Amino acid sequence: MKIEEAIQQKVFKDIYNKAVVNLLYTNSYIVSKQSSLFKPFGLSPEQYNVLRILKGQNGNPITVSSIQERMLNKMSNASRLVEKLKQKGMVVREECPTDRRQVDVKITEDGLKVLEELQEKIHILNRELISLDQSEIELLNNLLDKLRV
Amino acid sequence: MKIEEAIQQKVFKDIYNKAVVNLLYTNSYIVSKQSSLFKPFGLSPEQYNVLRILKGQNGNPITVSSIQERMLNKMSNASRLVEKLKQKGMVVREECPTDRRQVDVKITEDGLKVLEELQEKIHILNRELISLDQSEIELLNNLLDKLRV
DNA sequence: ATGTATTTAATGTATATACACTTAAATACA
DNA sequence: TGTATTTAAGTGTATATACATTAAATACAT
Repeated sequence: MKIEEAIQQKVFKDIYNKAVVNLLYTNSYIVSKQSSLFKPFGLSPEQYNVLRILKGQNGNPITVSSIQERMLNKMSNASRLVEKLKQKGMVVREECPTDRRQVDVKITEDGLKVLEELQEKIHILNRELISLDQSEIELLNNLLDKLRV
Repeated sequence: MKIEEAIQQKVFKDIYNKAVVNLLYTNSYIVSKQSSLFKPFGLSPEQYNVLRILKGQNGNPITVSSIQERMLNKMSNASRLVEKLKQKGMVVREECPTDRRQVDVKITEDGLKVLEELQEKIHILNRELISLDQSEIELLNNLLDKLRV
């Protein structure tokens, strides 16, 4: 759907402005569908993102600040997100033995189980979200990578 | 910058997943730079978005629900955003004469002045944010429009 | 004309984000 | 060694978002 229809705006100042608006609107489109998927599992998109980072560690612990660096939204509060996930039993947190300022975080079996249950649903959702063919997706990924300085 | 570097993730499940992550990350990149620009003016990106919609009315009032429909984030709470802008004197709100359930919202002179002060800065920021040439931007806009069902 | 359904905006509540600040620990270095 | 600086995580606070609910006005079927 053309962005002009989606937000009922006929003209844009220029194509730079239109691209920014288009990117922001597309984000909102993705996040709202992802939220609906995650909701029955008691997860927000950013909480899911933290879980996914932890799973990528293959059992190794990772510190809160490393989680923060890998997050999609660099401004989100990894400390509080980890706390929420801990309350749900999806992660454990323990003092790092080599540096007592740091906290090692690991995903639990329960956390892994939730990710497993979500896996196929996310796979399907991703395909629905990005209705482009393979070569178009590659083009999109390249444009996004180039766009950011 | 390649998304793999940006979030320190070497591999993605597939290109659909990579595209979703790339879009979410790009959004965060844009929003954080926009926030910094708006902050000295006491505006959040979504408040700015409401002001911009009101300006597009060229002096005609618009109801809260129409603002909501035109917002980039359809889930945001136009009612509360209008209230915030009213507190700052950037909009006025009055009962709609033909339907007393509705509320007519208009931008004030002060609101217009703030937009005017922001205009050139936003123009420059948009160019910085989207570091692509004309034909690439058109391609990006087309891909985003097609991507959303 | 009356009762029911729908629409509109506002509000309550839980959660998330942005960002400054605090605390504790580790490190640098005079 | 002792003091200063830096780093890591957590916390306080204001604001924003998501979503359900409420209250009032209007539409509409019977």
